Formats: sequence, structure tokens, C-alpha cells
Amino acid sequence: MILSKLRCKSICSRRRLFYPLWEISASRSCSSSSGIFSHSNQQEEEEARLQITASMVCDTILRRLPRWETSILSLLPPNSGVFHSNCVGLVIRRLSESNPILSFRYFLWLSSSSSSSSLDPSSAAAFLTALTNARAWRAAMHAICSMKCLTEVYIFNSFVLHLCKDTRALHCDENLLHDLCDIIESNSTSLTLPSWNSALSASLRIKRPDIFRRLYAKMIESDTAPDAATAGYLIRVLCRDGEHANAYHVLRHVSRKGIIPDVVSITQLISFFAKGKSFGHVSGILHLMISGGSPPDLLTYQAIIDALCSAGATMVDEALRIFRELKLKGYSPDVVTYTAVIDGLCKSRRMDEAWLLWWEMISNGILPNSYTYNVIINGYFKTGDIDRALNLYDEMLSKGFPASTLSCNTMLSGLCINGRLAEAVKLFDKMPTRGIERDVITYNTLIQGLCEGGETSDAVELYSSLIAAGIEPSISTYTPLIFALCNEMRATDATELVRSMESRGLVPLVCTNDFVVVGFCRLGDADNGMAWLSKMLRSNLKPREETMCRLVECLSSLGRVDDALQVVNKMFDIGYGLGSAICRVLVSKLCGEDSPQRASRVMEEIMVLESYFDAVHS
DNA sequence: CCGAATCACT
Repeated sequence: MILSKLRCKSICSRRRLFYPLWEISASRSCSSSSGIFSHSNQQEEEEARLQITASMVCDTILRRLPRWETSILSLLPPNSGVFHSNCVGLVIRRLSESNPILSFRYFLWLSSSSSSSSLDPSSAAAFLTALTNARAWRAAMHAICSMKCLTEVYIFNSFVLHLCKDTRALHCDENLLHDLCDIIESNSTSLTLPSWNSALSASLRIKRPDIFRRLYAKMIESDTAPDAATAGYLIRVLCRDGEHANAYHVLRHVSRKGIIPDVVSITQLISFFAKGKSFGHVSGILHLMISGGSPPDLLTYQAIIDALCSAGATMVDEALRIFRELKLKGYSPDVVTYTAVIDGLCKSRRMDEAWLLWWEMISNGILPNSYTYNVIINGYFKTGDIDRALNLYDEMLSKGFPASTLSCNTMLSGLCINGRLAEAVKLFDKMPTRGIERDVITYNTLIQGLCEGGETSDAVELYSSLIAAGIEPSISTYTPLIFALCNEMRATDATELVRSMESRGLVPLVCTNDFVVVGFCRLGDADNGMAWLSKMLRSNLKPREETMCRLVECLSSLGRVDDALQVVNKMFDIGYGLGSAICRVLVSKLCGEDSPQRASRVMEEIMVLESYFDAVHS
């Protein structure tokens, strides 16, 4: 509060306070030479007088009289030397020792009341050091800006280092680092490598890639050679901005010079490539780390194992291989590693192996946490082992892991897929009374359960309460509802929901369109079926073969042979064949009509197209 | 003292 007022005031009256560097050094050398040799009485008296004045100034300020700024001038006439650089230096140093904030207030007063005072380099250094130690960052930055020539390089570096370590301050005042960046950019004083790195790391911590880039550009411009830490930060900022390819290039580039960034940064990059299943890149980076003498750590392997486990059942064995290798190499997998592997096994429905690993983990002294419980409960539910799932859920609660939105979601889905709808609904109803928030997944899970259990109207009602609860629906909210409505001869209601989706900016799944087409066929509404099919084709969506067959069937049963043939043509365009069942329906339809010529023409056409299709595919 | 993991999605 006080500081911000002072800041405003000083911005209005920013004056040149200090002599250029050469003047200061000239006056210093002059006084020191006169100190050794002919020390005249006059000079001694002058110095004594300045010391007395300085003491008076300090006393006045430290007594904290409410308006010391005015009292000083009434106490001390200008010829007392109150603005003399020696006096100013003495005051600044004494105040800096006892109360840095008062020293800053004095500094501001000085700049607004005298245009001719100066601060010698050692006083300026003491002043800045005191402000730095007091974490008075704004004050220190203001002082640095006022002193056009920076005192000592190491003082500025120490200021930057300390400021950049103070993450809390950087978070509280979002512009702090930005303004520091301004100072660094406008200053010719170059920073040392550790200071550059700490500033880069700070801009990463407060999530300001823009500042990072400015700092990095200035660093390169100032000819400071980056080191491994710099490269690590650069890789991190590129990963954060989604420029993984560039991050990879940086890694390759610096590694050729023998620089290997820190494991954390490289792990972020590996994690990205692993999630994208670019395992070639992953192994390349691993080799680079090992040959560079900076071997991957547990979290690096964990990222790879996790990606392999999420990549599908075929990759789980590879994850297991790495997991075993990791243990042989002497790493101790932690609860996260075990959870990832157990999850992979659960997702591949290999519950026996998952259970073995669960016990291996416990016998290694690692206790399952809420994540571990959730993945294994989910696994047992998926494989239909409801009792074990329920037992483990109770065990989890008894171990002190509270029920959460996520664990309830797991339970809901487990109960639903095992046909225990009533219990799922009961759990859903109890959630708010137990203080557990329901999220979009909670609703989606139960909506899907109700739809699959034939309780479509309850599901639609649940959808309304989701909207009423102010929760934003997702694609998975609508998909099962639309599917169920189409199955239950309510295709028109389903299209209503498709429109709601689109009005919310949600793009329906391709199969959702298929459902709608089939839904209209069920109703015998071939016009709407055709309309939705052509909408799909216009949007470049590929309908399923089954969907198109249904429409052909529907059209022919209505006697609309021309339309049916049009759909058949589209099917051939896409590359679908024509099932013999559809052929029979079409032909019998045509033969049943009173135009045998047309029937034979159509048959011919079908045969030509079929043979064309076979030719293309053989 | 860092950078990790679990639920829904036909």
C-alpha cells in the first residue's frame, strides 16, 4: 500500500539522481588520495560536519516522526551538506542496515527533493543488497531503474537470483517477472549463466512462456552460452507450448555437443512421444540418455510403462518386460509404477496377474492407495467379479480412503455393466448426502447404464437433471441416449438431441449418425433415413455397411426401388459389397412388380457393379 | 525438492 503510493509519486518526478560512473570514480580517487597525503584541517572539518548531518538525518528518520521528510529540511539547511554524496552514502548505509524499507523511503524523498545528490557505488550496493534481503522486490526494481548506471554486476545478479527464487512473490505480483524482463532487456549489464537460468526457470514456474522467450532471446543476444540446465528449460517450455518436434531437435542438437539436459525435462519429452505411441523416438531418447551418462530414472520408465499399458492389450507384455527389467536394474518401483502395470493388466482382463502384482507390491512394503484400489476394482467389475470388486471397495473405505467422485463413478459403472441398476441408482442418489460431488462422468455413466438397461425414460430424465444442475454435457452424455431412442422407435426425439448437441458445439460421433439412419428405417421413415444418410455423405462421414443395407432394405420394402439403387450405388462408391440377402430382397421386389424389363435391367446393373467391385478387390 | 498414475467415451 505504502509502496504503491510511493511508486506513483516517484514515477511522476523521476529525476536523474546520480552522477555518471566516471564522475563518481573521479571524486573517489580524489578523496582517497587526499586522505593519505596532506590532510588539511578544512577537509577533516568538512567530513566531521557531514557525519553529524548524516547522524541527524538518520535519527530523525528512525524516530519515525510522521512527517520526517519535511522536518529534515527545517532542521537542516541546505548548506549543512544534507545532499552531499558522502552524507547521502552514510545515511543510506546506516538505514539499509537497520530498516531497508525506511532506506527506500529516504531514497524516494532524496530523488524528489534534490537533483544533485549522488549515491556512490558501495552505498548503492549496500542499499540494493538490503532491499534484496528484505525481499522488497518492487522497491529494489525501482531503485535499479532510477540508478541509470548499475552499480556492481554481482549485486544485480544476486538480485535476479534471489528474486527468481521467490516463487511466492512472483505469483502474488504477476508483473514482477515481466518488469524484471524489461529491466534486463533495457540494460547493457549482462547476467551470469546462473542468473539467466534462474530467470528462465522462474518464468517456467509461473507459466509465462512469453517471458521465457524474451529472456532466452536476450540471453542468446548477449552471447551467453547455454548449459544443460538452459537446454532443459527450453525443452520444457517447448513441450508446454506443444512444440515437441522442436524440443526434440533441441535435445538432439545439444546432445551432439555433449550436453545432456536434466532427467525431468527429457522425461516430459519422452512422456509425450510415449503417449503418441512414437516408441521409435522414445527408444532413441533413452539411448541418448544412457550414452550421455544421464540415465533415465524411475519416472522416465514409468511414463513409458504407462503409455504401453494404455496402448492396448498387445503392448502390456512390453510394459511387463520393462517393469521386470527395471527391477533387475535395481530401481524400486513405487505405488505409481505398480498401479500403472496393474491397470494395464486389468484393462487386458488379466486379473490373475494383476492380483499377483497387487500382492507382490504389498509384500514389498508398498501399500495400495486410492488410485490402485480404483484400477483393480474397475478391473474386477469389468471381468464380472462383482464380489471381489465390492469387497475391495469396502476394504478401501476401511483403510481410510474416502469415497470420492471418481471412486463412485467406478462403482456406478461397475454396478451398471453387471446389471445392478437399482444399486447404482441408490449410490447415485446417496452421493450428495455424503458430500460427494457428481460430475459429468457420474451422469454419463448412469445415463449409459439406464439406456442399456432399457430405462430410457429415466435416462432422459437424468439428462434433464444434468442440465438443471448446470453441468456441461459431453458427447458421451448424448451418444447412449440417441442410441436408445433410435432403438425404441423414437428417432425424431433422437434427432432433437443431435440438434441440442450441435447447438452446444458438440460434434456427434460418426456412429451416432448411423443410429439415426437405422432408427428412421425402423420406423419405415425412408425419407428421413435418406436425408440423414446424404447429410453424412455430404459431411464426408463414412456410414457403416450395415446402416446402408438397412436403408436399402427399407426402401425396397416400400417399393422405392430407384432410391434403393441409388443407395446401392453409394455403397459401391464407398467400397462396400452387397450382401446376398439384400440382393434377394431387391430382386424379389423387382420381380414382383409389373415391369420385368426394368427388373432385368437392374439385375444386370448389380451384376456389373459386383464384378467391378470384385475386380477392384482382387 | 522436482516431472508421474485411476472413472465415462458402443
